[in-house]
Amino acid sequence: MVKSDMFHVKPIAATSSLRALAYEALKEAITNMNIYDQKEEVRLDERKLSLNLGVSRTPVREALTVLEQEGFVRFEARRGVFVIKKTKSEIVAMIQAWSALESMAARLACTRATDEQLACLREHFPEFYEGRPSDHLDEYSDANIRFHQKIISLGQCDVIRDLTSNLLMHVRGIRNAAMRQGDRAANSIKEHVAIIQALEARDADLAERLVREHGLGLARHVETYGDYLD
Amino acid sequence: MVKSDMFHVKPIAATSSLRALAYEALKEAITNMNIYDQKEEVRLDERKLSLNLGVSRTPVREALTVLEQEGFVRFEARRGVFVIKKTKSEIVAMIQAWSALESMAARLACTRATDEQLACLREHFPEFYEGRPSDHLDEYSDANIRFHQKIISLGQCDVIRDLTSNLLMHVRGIRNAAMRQGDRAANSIKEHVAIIQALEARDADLAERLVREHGLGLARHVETYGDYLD
DNA sequence: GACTGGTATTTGGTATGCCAACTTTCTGAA
DNA sequence: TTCAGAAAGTTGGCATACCAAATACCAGTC
Repeated sequence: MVKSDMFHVKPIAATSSLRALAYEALKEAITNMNIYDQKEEVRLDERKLSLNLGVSRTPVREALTVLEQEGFVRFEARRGVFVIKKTKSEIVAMIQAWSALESMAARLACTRATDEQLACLREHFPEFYEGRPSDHLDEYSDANIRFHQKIISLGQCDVIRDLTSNLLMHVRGIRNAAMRQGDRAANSIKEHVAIIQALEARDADLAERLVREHGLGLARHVETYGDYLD
Repeated sequence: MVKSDMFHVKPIAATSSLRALAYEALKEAITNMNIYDQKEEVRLDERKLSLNLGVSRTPVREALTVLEQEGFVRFEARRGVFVIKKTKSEIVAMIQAWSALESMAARLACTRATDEQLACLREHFPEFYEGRPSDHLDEYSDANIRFHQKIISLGQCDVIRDLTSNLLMHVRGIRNAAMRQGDRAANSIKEHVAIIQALEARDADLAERLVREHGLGLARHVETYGDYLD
Protein backbone atom coordinates (compact mmCIF):
# COMPACT_ATOMS: atom_id res chain seq x y z
CA MET A 1 0.00 0.00 0.00
CA VAL A 2 2.99 2.26 0.30
CA LYS A 3 3.18 2.61 -3.43
CA SER A 4 -0.18 4.37 -3.72
CA ASP A 5 1.16 7.15 -1.52
CA MET A 6 3.30 8.15 -4.45
CA PHE A 7 0.14 8.81 -6.40
CA HIS A 8 -1.21 12.31 -6.18
CA VAL A 9 -4.35 12.97 -8.21
CA LYS A 10 -6.31 16.16 -8.15
CA PRO A 11 -9.94 15.69 -7.05
CA ILE A 12 -11.40 15.73 -10.58
CA ALA A 13 -12.65 18.74 -12.48
CA ALA A 14 -16.07 18.41 -10.81
CA THR A 15 -17.92 19.36 -14.00
CA SER A 16 -20.61 21.85 -13.06
CA SER A 17 -24.26 21.10 -13.50
CA LEU A 18 -26.18 22.54 -16.41
CA ARG A 19 -28.16 24.56 -13.92
CA ALA A 20 -24.99 26.26 -12.67
CA LEU A 21 -23.85 26.92 -16.21
CA ALA A 22 -27.22 28.36 -17.18
CA TYR A 23 -27.13 30.53 -14.08
CA GLU A 24 -23.73 31.92 -14.94
CA ALA A 25 -24.70 32.58 -18.53
CA LEU A 26 -27.95 34.32 -17.63
CA LYS A 27 -26.43 36.42 -14.87
CA GLU A 28 -23.65 37.45 -17.20
CA ALA A 29 -26.15 38.44 -19.86
CA ILE A 30 -28.38 40.36 -17.47
CA THR A 31 -25.64 42.34 -15.76
CA ASN A 32 -24.06 43.28 -19.07
CA MET A 33 -27.18 44.42 -20.86
CA ASN A 34 -27.50 47.74 -19.00
CA ILE A 35 -31.22 47.56 -18.47
CA TYR A 36 -31.65 51.22 -17.79
CA ASP A 37 -31.15 52.12 -21.43
CA GLN A 38 -34.23 50.14 -22.39
CA LYS A 39 -37.52 51.95 -22.24
CA GLU A 40 -39.92 49.08 -21.77
CA GLU A 41 -39.48 45.95 -19.75
CA VAL A 42 -37.33 43.11 -20.98
CA ARG A 43 -39.05 39.75 -21.11
CA LEU A 44 -37.20 36.44 -21.13
CA ASP A 45 -38.71 33.47 -22.92
CA GLU A 46 -37.94 30.21 -21.17
CA ARG A 47 -38.18 28.20 -24.36
CA LYS A 48 -35.98 30.54 -26.38
CA LEU A 49 -33.41 30.64 -23.58
CA SER A 50 -33.25 26.87 -23.34
CA LEU A 51 -32.93 26.70 -27.12
CA ASN A 52 -30.12 29.24 -27.18
CA LEU A 53 -28.31 27.63 -24.27
CA GLY A 54 -28.75 24.19 -25.76
CA VAL A 55 -30.35 22.69 -22.67
CA SER A 56 -33.90 21.90 -21.66
CA ARG A 57 -36.22 24.22 -19.79
CA THR A 58 -35.67 22.52 -16.43
CA PRO A 59 -32.16 23.77 -15.63
CA VAL A 60 -33.06 27.14 -17.15
CA ARG A 61 -36.04 27.46 -14.83
CA GLU A 62 -33.96 26.52 -11.81
CA ALA A 63 -31.35 29.08 -12.77
CA LEU A 64 -34.08 31.69 -13.18
CA THR A 65 -35.43 30.72 -9.75
CA VAL A 66 -32.07 31.62 -8.23
CA LEU A 67 -31.96 34.88 -10.16
CA GLU A 68 -35.44 35.70 -8.92
CA GLN A 69 -34.26 35.12 -5.37
CA GLU A 70 -31.35 37.47 -6.01
CA GLY A 71 -33.66 40.15 -7.32
CA PHE A 72 -32.65 40.09 -10.97
CA VAL A 73 -35.85 38.74 -12.51
CA ARG A 74 -39.51 38.46 -11.66
CA PHE A 75 -41.84 35.58 -12.51
CA GLU A 76 -45.37 36.39 -13.63
CA ALA A 77 -47.49 33.31 -14.01
CA ARG A 78 -48.39 32.65 -17.62
CA ARG A 79 -47.16 36.11 -18.60
CA GLY A 80 -43.42 35.77 -18.60
CA VAL A 81 -40.14 36.26 -16.79
CA PHE A 82 -39.05 39.89 -16.67
CA VAL A 83 -35.71 41.49 -15.94
CA ILE A 84 -36.19 43.75 -12.94
CA LYS A 85 -35.39 47.42 -13.26
CA LYS A 86 -34.59 48.77 -9.83
CA THR A 87 -36.12 52.09 -8.94
CA LYS A 88 -34.04 54.95 -7.66
CA SER A 89 -35.17 54.42 -4.10
CA GLU A 90 -34.33 50.72 -4.32
CA ILE A 91 -30.85 51.58 -5.54
CA VAL A 92 -30.45 54.02 -2.67
CA ALA A 93 -31.56 51.36 -0.21
CA MET A 94 -29.03 48.91 -1.63
CA ILE A 95 -26.24 51.45 -1.29
CA GLN A 96 -27.25 52.09 2.32
CA ALA A 97 -27.17 48.38 3.11
CA TRP A 98 -23.85 48.15 1.32
CA SER A 99 -22.49 50.98 3.45
CA ALA A 100 -23.58 49.22 6.60
CA LEU A 101 -21.81 46.02 5.62
CA GLU A 102 -18.66 47.61 4.23
CA SER A 103 -18.20 49.84 7.26
CA MET A 104 -18.47 46.79 9.50
CA ALA A 105 -15.91 45.05 7.31
CA ALA A 106 -13.58 48.00 7.77
CA ARG A 107 -14.05 47.77 11.52
CA LEU A 108 -13.26 44.07 11.52
CA ALA A 109 -10.29 44.62 9.22
CA CYS A 110 -8.67 46.88 11.79
CA THR A 111 -8.17 43.96 14.12
CA ARG A 112 -8.04 41.06 11.68
CA ALA A 113 -5.96 42.18 8.73
CA THR A 114 -2.19 41.87 8.77
CA ASP A 115 0.05 44.78 7.89
CA GLU A 116 0.89 43.05 4.64
CA GLN A 117 -2.76 42.75 3.70
CA LEU A 118 -3.38 46.39 4.45
CA ALA A 119 -0.39 47.33 2.38
CA CYS A 120 -2.09 45.74 -0.63
CA LEU A 121 -4.73 48.44 -0.50
CA ARG A 122 -2.19 51.12 -1.23
CA GLU A 123 0.02 49.11 -3.52
CA HIS A 124 -2.69 47.98 -5.86
CA PHE A 125 -3.79 51.46 -6.84
CA PRO A 126 -0.70 53.66 -6.73
CA GLU A 127 -0.90 55.31 -10.10
CA PHE A 128 -4.32 56.82 -9.61
CA TYR A 129 -3.55 58.64 -6.44
CA GLU A 130 -1.22 61.01 -8.23
CA GLY A 131 -2.23 63.15 -11.15
CA ARG A 132 -5.76 63.95 -12.27
CA PRO A 133 -8.14 60.97 -12.05
CA SER A 134 -10.47 62.50 -14.62
CA ASP A 135 -7.91 61.54 -17.27
CA HIS A 136 -8.52 57.83 -16.88
CA LEU A 137 -12.04 57.41 -15.57
CA ASP A 138 -12.57 53.93 -16.98
CA GLU A 139 -9.52 52.55 -15.24
CA TYR A 140 -10.45 54.36 -12.09
CA SER A 141 -13.96 52.98 -12.11
CA ASP A 142 -12.57 49.46 -12.05
CA ALA A 143 -10.04 50.35 -9.40
CA ASN A 144 -12.79 51.94 -7.37
CA ILE A 145 -14.82 48.73 -7.35
CA ARG A 146 -11.74 46.70 -6.48
CA PHE A 147 -10.92 49.03 -3.62
CA HIS A 148 -14.26 48.46 -1.97
CA GLN A 149 -14.14 44.72 -2.58
CA LYS A 150 -10.68 44.66 -1.04
CA ILE A 151 -11.90 46.32 2.13
CA ILE A 152 -14.67 43.77 2.37
CA SER A 153 -12.28 40.88 1.89
CA LEU A 154 -9.99 42.32 4.59
CA GLY A 155 -12.90 42.13 7.01
CA GLN A 156 -12.72 38.35 6.65
CA CYS A 157 -16.41 37.86 7.25
CA ASP A 158 -17.88 35.45 4.71
CA VAL A 159 -21.46 36.54 5.30
CA ILE A 160 -20.62 40.17 4.60
CA ARG A 161 -18.70 39.10 1.52
CA ASP A 162 -21.61 37.09 0.16
CA LEU A 163 -24.27 39.68 0.89
CA THR A 164 -22.29 42.49 -0.69
CA SER A 165 -21.40 40.52 -3.79
CA ASN A 166 -25.09 40.35 -4.61
CA LEU A 167 -25.56 44.04 -3.99
CA LEU A 168 -22.54 44.88 -6.11
CA MET A 169 -24.05 43.21 -9.15
CA HIS A 170 -27.00 45.55 -8.92
CA VAL A 171 -25.12 48.72 -8.06
CA ARG A 172 -21.99 48.37 -10.17
CA GLY A 173 -23.32 50.31 -13.13
CA ILE A 174 -24.71 53.12 -11.02
CA ARG A 175 -21.49 53.43 -9.08
CA ASN A 176 -19.51 54.01 -12.24
CA ALA A 177 -22.06 56.41 -13.64
CA ALA A 178 -22.05 58.50 -10.47
CA MET A 179 -18.27 58.71 -10.66
CA ARG A 180 -18.60 60.70 -13.84
CA GLN A 181 -21.00 63.26 -12.46
CA GLY A 182 -19.52 66.44 -11.04
CA ASP A 183 -16.12 66.24 -9.47
CA ARG A 184 -16.83 63.07 -7.56
CA ALA A 185 -13.79 61.13 -8.77
CA ALA A 186 -11.21 63.44 -7.26
CA ASN A 187 -13.18 63.69 -4.06
CA SER A 188 -13.59 59.94 -3.94
CA ILE A 189 -9.84 59.45 -4.08
CA LYS A 190 -9.29 61.74 -1.12
CA GLU A 191 -11.78 59.74 0.89
CA HIS A 192 -10.12 56.50 -0.13
CA VAL A 193 -6.78 57.77 1.08
CA ALA A 194 -8.28 58.77 4.41
CA ILE A 195 -9.83 55.31 4.74
CA ILE A 196 -6.49 53.64 4.07
CA GLN A 197 -4.82 55.79 6.68
CA ALA A 198 -7.46 54.97 9.26
CA LEU A 199 -7.06 51.26 8.57
CA GLU A 200 -3.28 51.48 8.82
CA ALA A 201 -3.64 53.32 12.11
CA ARG A 202 -5.91 50.48 13.25
CA ASP A 203 -8.50 53.08 14.20
CA ALA A 204 -11.66 50.99 13.96
CA ASP A 205 -14.09 53.76 14.88
CA LEU A 206 -12.61 56.18 12.37
CA ALA A 207 -12.31 53.60 9.58
CA GLU A 208 -15.88 52.54 10.07
CA ARG A 209 -17.13 56.11 10.08
CA LEU A 210 -15.18 57.11 6.97
CA VAL A 211 -16.36 54.08 5.01
CA ARG A 212 -19.94 54.67 6.09
CA GLU A 213 -19.87 58.34 5.18
CA HIS A 214 -18.23 57.54 1.86
CA GLY A 215 -21.04 55.12 1.07
CA LEU A 216 -23.86 57.27 2.35
CA GLY A 217 -22.46 60.15 0.34
CA LEU A 218 -22.93 58.06 -2.78
CA ALA A 219 -26.45 57.24 -1.62
CA ARG A 220 -27.27 60.93 -1.26
CA HIS A 221 -25.76 61.64 -4.65
CA VAL A 222 -27.94 59.02 -6.30
CA GLU A 223 -30.91 60.30 -4.36
CA THR A 224 -30.29 63.78 -5.76
CA TYR A 225 -29.10 63.11 -9.29
CA GLY A 226 -30.43 59.65 -10.04
CA ASP A 227 -33.80 60.55 -11.42
CA TYR A 228 -32.88 58.98 -14.75
CA LEU A 229 -33.27 55.60 -13.06
CA ASP A 230 -37.05 55.84 -12.70
CA MET B 1 -68.68 53.37 -12.92
CA VAL B 2 -68.77 55.28 -9.69
CA LYS B 3 -70.45 52.41 -7.98
CA SER B 4 -67.45 50.16 -8.35
CA ASP B 5 -65.47 52.54 -6.19
CA MET B 6 -67.57 51.33 -3.30
CA PHE B 7 -66.34 47.87 -4.02
CA HIS B 8 -63.19 46.83 -2.27
CA VAL B 9 -62.17 43.32 -3.12
CA LYS B 10 -58.93 41.76 -2.15
CA PRO B 11 -56.90 40.85 -5.22
CA ILE B 12 -58.31 37.31 -5.28
CA ALA B 13 -57.01 34.57 -3.09
CA ALA B 14 -54.08 34.76 -5.52
CA THR B 15 -53.76 31.05 -5.09
CA SER B 16 -50.06 30.72 -4.56
CA SER B 17 -48.04 28.50 -6.77
CA LEU B 18 -47.25 25.03 -5.56
CA ARG B 19 -43.64 26.06 -5.53
CA ALA B 20 -44.38 28.84 -3.04
CA LEU B 21 -46.42 26.50 -0.88
CA ALA B 22 -43.71 23.87 -0.92
CA TYR B 23 -41.17 26.54 -0.01
CA GLU B 24 -43.20 27.67 2.98
CA ALA B 25 -43.78 24.14 4.18
CA LEU B 26 -40.14 23.15 3.87
CA LYS B 27 -38.81 26.30 5.47
CA GLU B 28 -41.25 25.87 8.33
CA ALA B 29 -40.14 22.30 8.82
CA ILE B 30 -36.45 23.11 8.66
CA THR B 31 -36.52 26.06 11.05
CA ASN B 32 -38.63 24.15 13.57
CA MET B 33 -36.59 20.97 13.66
CA ASN B 34 -33.77 22.42 15.77
CA ILE B 35 -31.09 20.83 13.74
CA TYR B 36 -28.34 21.20 16.31
CA ASP B 37 -29.82 18.43 18.42
CA GLN B 38 -29.18 15.91 15.66
CA LYS B 39 -25.82 14.28 15.64
CA GLU B 40 -25.51 13.28 12.02
CA GLU B 41 -26.61 15.19 8.96
CA VAL B 42 -30.25 15.29 7.93
CA ARG B 43 -30.93 14.23 4.38
CA LEU B 44 -34.05 15.21 2.48
CA ASP B 45 -35.45 12.84 -0.12
CA GLU B 46 -37.00 14.71 -3.03
CA ARG B 47 -39.39 11.88 -3.87
CA LYS B 48 -40.56 11.42 -0.30
CA LEU B 49 -41.03 15.15 0.10
CA SER B 50 -43.10 15.41 -3.07
CA LEU B 51 -45.13 12.44 -1.92
CA ASN B 52 -45.75 13.92 1.52
CA LEU B 53 -46.57 17.34 0.09
CA GLY B 54 -48.81 15.82 -2.55
CA VAL B 55 -47.12 17.52 -5.47
CA SER B 56 -44.58 16.44 -8.02
CA ARG B 57 -40.85 16.76 -7.70
CA THR B 58 -40.67 19.86 -9.90
CA PRO B 59 -42.08 22.45 -7.49
CA VAL B 60 -40.29 20.72 -4.61
CA ARG B 61 -36.98 21.04 -6.39
CA GLU B 62 -37.58 24.68 -7.18
CA ALA B 63 -38.43 25.33 -3.54
CA LEU B 64 -35.26 23.52 -2.48
CA THR B 65 -33.31 25.64 -4.95
CA VAL B 66 -34.47 28.76 -3.14
CA LEU B 67 -33.64 27.23 0.23
CA GLU B 68 -30.18 26.38 -1.06
CA GLN B 69 -29.73 30.00 -2.10
CA GLU B 70 -30.75 31.06 1.39
CA GLY B 71 -28.25 28.73 2.97
CA PHE B 72 -30.65 26.22 4.50
CA VAL B 73 -29.87 23.18 2.39
CA ARG B 74 -27.05 21.90 0.22
CA PHE B 75 -27.40 19.87 -2.98
CA GLU B 76 -24.99 17.04 -3.57
CA ALA B 77 -25.34 15.55 -7.01
CA ARG B 78 -26.73 12.04 -6.91
CA ARG B 79 -26.16 11.90 -3.16
CA GLY B 80 -28.96 13.92 -1.72
CA VAL B 81 -30.16 17.23 -0.33
CA PHE B 82 -28.85 17.95 3.15
CA VAL B 83 -29.98 20.40 5.78
CA ILE B 84 -27.06 22.67 6.53
CA LYS B 85 -25.73 22.90 10.06
CA LYS B 86 -23.99 26.20 10.49
CA THR B 87 -20.67 26.15 12.29
CA LYS B 88 -19.97 28.41 15.21
CA SER B 89 -17.83 30.74 13.13
CA GLU B 90 -20.57 30.98 10.52
CA ILE B 91 -23.09 31.91 13.19
CA VAL B 92 -20.70 34.53 14.50
CA ALA B 93 -20.25 35.93 11.01
CA MET B 94 -24.03 36.13 10.57
CA ILE B 95 -24.41 38.00 13.84
CA GLN B 96 -21.72 40.44 12.79
CA ALA B 97 -23.45 41.10 9.49
CA TRP B 98 -26.72 41.45 11.36
CA SER B 99 -25.13 44.01 13.67
CA ALA B 100 -23.90 46.02 10.72
CA LEU B 101 -27.36 46.14 9.18
CA GLU B 102 -29.31 46.74 12.36
CA SER B 103 -27.01 49.54 13.48
CA MET B 104 -27.49 51.22 10.12
CA ALA B 105 -31.23 50.79 10.51
CA ALA B 106 -31.01 52.50 13.90
CA ARG B 107 -29.13 55.37 12.33
CA LEU B 108 -31.71 55.75 9.59
CA ALA B 109 -34.53 55.48 12.11
CA CYS B 110 -33.22 58.54 13.93
CA THR B 111 -34.13 60.74 11.00
CA ARG B 112 -36.94 58.75 9.41
CA ALA B 113 -39.13 57.43 12.20
CA THR B 114 -41.90 59.54 13.64
CA ASP B 115 -42.26 60.10 17.36
CA GLU B 116 -45.29 57.83 17.32
CA GLN B 117 -43.33 55.02 15.70
CA LEU B 118 -40.54 55.35 18.22
CA ALA B 119 -43.07 55.29 21.02
CA CYS B 120 -44.11 51.81 19.87
CA LEU B 121 -40.71 50.52 20.87
CA ARG B 122 -41.35 51.34 24.47
CA GLU B 123 -45.05 50.61 24.52
CA HIS B 124 -44.83 47.16 23.09
CA PHE B 125 -42.58 45.82 25.80
CA PRO B 126 -43.46 47.65 28.99
CA GLU B 127 -43.95 44.77 31.36
CA PHE B 128 -40.51 43.29 30.88
CA TYR B 129 -38.58 46.38 31.75
CA GLU B 130 -39.71 46.22 35.33
CA GLY B 131 -39.15 43.26 37.55
CA ARG B 132 -36.77 40.39 36.98
CA PRO B 133 -36.65 39.18 33.39
CA SER B 134 -35.37 35.78 34.42
CA ASP B 135 -38.89 34.98 35.61
CA HIS B 136 -40.34 34.91 32.12
CA LEU B 137 -37.52 34.04 29.78
CA ASP B 138 -39.71 32.55 27.09
CA GLU B 139 -41.83 35.64 26.76
CA TYR B 140 -38.74 37.79 26.86
CA SER B 141 -37.07 35.80 24.12
CA ASP B 142 -39.94 36.58 21.80
CA ALA B 143 -40.01 40.21 22.85
CA ASN B 144 -36.29 40.38 22.28
CA ILE B 145 -36.64 39.23 18.70
CA ARG B 146 -39.51 41.64 18.12
CA PHE B 147 -37.47 44.51 19.54
CA HIS B 148 -34.72 44.01 17.03
CA GLN B 149 -37.14 43.53 14.17
CA LYS B 150 -38.90 46.71 15.18
CA ILE B 151 -35.69 48.72 15.03
CA ILE B 152 -35.06 47.35 11.58
CA SER B 153 -38.54 48.24 10.42
CA LEU B 154 -38.11 51.77 11.80
CA GLY B 155 -35.08 52.16 9.56
CA GLN B 156 -37.47 51.92 6.61
CA CYS B 157 -34.91 50.39 4.32
CA ASP B 158 -36.38 47.44 2.45
CA VAL B 159 -33.01 45.96 1.54
CA ILE B 160 -31.90 45.88 5.15
CA ARG B 161 -35.23 44.37 6.12
CA ASP B 162 -34.95 41.59 3.53
CA LEU B 163 -31.32 40.75 4.24
CA THR B 164 -31.87 40.57 7.98
CA SER B 165 -34.99 38.45 7.73
CA ASN B 166 -32.88 35.72 6.17
CA LEU B 167 -30.24 36.04 8.84
CA LEU B 168 -32.85 35.93 11.57
CA MET B 169 -34.11 32.55 10.45
CA HIS B 170 -30.65 31.14 10.98
CA VAL B 171 -29.81 32.94 14.21
CA ARG B 172 -33.15 32.90 16.00
CA GLY B 173 -32.49 29.75 17.94
CA ILE B 174 -29.01 30.75 18.97
CA ARG B 175 -30.20 34.15 20.08
CA ASN B 176 -32.69 32.62 22.45
CA ALA B 177 -30.23 30.07 23.75
CA ALA B 178 -27.65 32.74 24.50
CA MET B 179 -30.25 34.70 26.44
CA ARG B 180 -30.35 31.87 28.94
CA GLN B 181 -26.64 31.72 29.56
CA GLY B 182 -25.28 33.74 32.42
CA ASP B 183 -27.00 36.95 33.35
CA ARG B 184 -27.40 38.10 29.78
CA ALA B 185 -31.14 38.75 29.93
CA ALA B 186 -30.97 41.48 32.56
CA ASN B 187 -27.99 43.05 30.86
CA SER B 188 -29.72 42.87 27.52
CA ILE B 189 -32.67 44.85 28.87
CA LYS B 190 -30.44 47.64 30.08
CA GLU B 191 -28.90 47.90 26.65
CA HIS B 192 -32.31 47.93 25.03
CA VAL B 193 -33.39 50.81 27.23
CA ALA B 194 -30.27 52.76 26.33
CA ILE B 195 -30.97 52.14 22.65
CA ILE B 196 -34.51 53.41 22.98
CA GLN B 197 -33.30 56.54 24.73
CA ALA B 198 -30.74 57.21 22.02
CA LEU B 199 -33.39 56.82 19.33
CA GLU B 200 -35.79 59.10 21.14
CA ALA B 201 -33.01 61.66 21.49
CA ARG B 202 -32.47 61.31 17.71
CA ASP B 203 -28.80 60.72 18.41
CA ALA B 204 -27.87 58.75 15.30
CA ASP B 205 -24.24 58.21 16.22
CA LEU B 206 -25.07 56.96 19.68
CA ALA B 207 -27.97 54.78 18.56
CA GLU B 208 -25.85 53.19 15.89
CA ARG B 209 -23.01 52.54 18.29
CA LEU B 210 -25.22 51.04 20.99
CA VAL B 211 -26.96 48.74 18.56
CA ARG B 212 -23.67 47.66 17.07
CA GLU B 213 -22.08 46.97 20.45
CA HIS B 214 -25.18 45.11 21.58
CA GLY B 215 -24.93 42.86 18.53
CA LEU B 216 -21.18 42.40 18.62
CA GLY B 217 -21.49 41.53 22.30
CA LEU B 218 -23.75 38.66 21.32
CA ALA B 219 -21.22 37.65 18.67
CA ARG B 220 -18.44 37.56 21.25
CA HIS B 221 -20.65 35.57 23.60
CA VAL B 222 -21.34 32.96 20.94
CA GLU B 223 -17.66 32.92 20.04
CA THR B 224 -16.83 32.16 23.66
CA TYR B 225 -19.62 29.87 24.76
CA GLY B 226 -20.99 28.46 21.50
CA ASP B 227 -18.76 25.45 21.15
CA TYR B 228 -21.79 23.19 21.31
CA LEU B 229 -22.60 24.33 17.78
CA ASP B 230 -19.67 22.53 16.16
C1' DG C 1 -13.57 -13.46 8.27
C1' DA C 2 -11.81 -9.66 5.40
C1' DC C 3 -11.63 -7.94 0.98
C1' DT C 4 -12.39 -7.37 -4.00
C1' DG C 5 -15.27 -6.90 -7.90
C1' DG C 6 -19.55 -6.86 -9.95
C1' DT C 7 -24.64 -6.12 -9.96
C1' DA C 8 -29.02 -4.10 -8.43
C1' DT C 9 -31.05 -0.19 -6.42
C1' DT C 10 -31.41 4.47 -5.18
C1' DT C 11 -31.25 9.34 -6.21
C1' DG C 12 -30.56 13.75 -8.08
C1' DG C 13 -30.23 15.95 -12.96
C1' DT C 14 -32.39 16.60 -17.12
C1' DA C 15 -35.69 16.25 -20.96
C1' DT C 16 -40.29 16.28 -22.42
C1' DG C 17 -45.31 16.52 -22.61
C1' DC C 18 -49.61 18.33 -21.05
C1' DC C 19 -52.54 21.91 -19.18
C1' DA C 20 -54.72 26.20 -17.81
C1' DA C 21 -54.46 30.93 -18.17
C1' DC C 22 -53.31 34.85 -20.74
C1' DT C 23 -52.73 37.37 -25.53
C1' DT C 24 -53.55 38.08 -29.91
C1' DT C 25 -56.09 37.70 -33.92
C1' DC C 26 -60.06 36.94 -36.41
C1' DT C 27 -64.97 37.41 -37.18
C1' DG C 28 -69.44 39.11 -37.48
C1' DA C 29 -73.11 41.91 -35.84
C1' DA C 30 -74.59 46.63 -34.68
C1' DT D 1 -66.30 51.67 -38.51
C1' DT D 2 -66.50 49.77 -34.01
C1' DC D 3 -66.27 46.44 -30.80
C1' DA D 4 -67.78 42.30 -28.37
C1' DG D 5 -66.80 37.59 -28.45
C1' DA D 6 -64.89 33.51 -30.03
C1' DA D 7 -60.96 30.94 -31.84
C1' DA D 8 -56.11 30.23 -32.20
C1' DG D 9 -51.62 30.78 -30.47
C1' DT D 10 -48.30 31.61 -26.41
C1' DT D 11 -46.37 30.85 -22.14
C1' DG D 12 -45.32 29.51 -17.55
C1' DG D 13 -46.65 25.72 -13.97
C1' DC D 14 -46.55 21.19 -13.16
C1' DA D 15 -46.20 16.11 -13.78
C1' DT D 16 -43.73 12.41 -15.55
C1' DA D 17 -40.12 9.59 -17.81
C1' DC D 18 -35.46 8.56 -18.38
C1' DC D 19 -30.48 8.75 -17.46
C1' DA D 20 -26.02 8.57 -15.21
C1' DA D 21 -23.68 8.59 -11.05
C1' DA D 22 -23.42 7.05 -6.42
C1' DT D 23 -24.52 3.66 -3.07
C1' DA D 24 -25.84 -0.71 -1.14
C1' DC D 25 -25.83 -5.38 -1.56
C1' DC D 26 -23.96 -9.81 -2.71
C1' DA D 27 -21.13 -13.48 -4.36
C1' DG D 28 -16.58 -15.23 -4.79
C1' DT D 29 -11.74 -15.43 -3.56
C1' DC D 30 -7.84 -15.67 -0.49
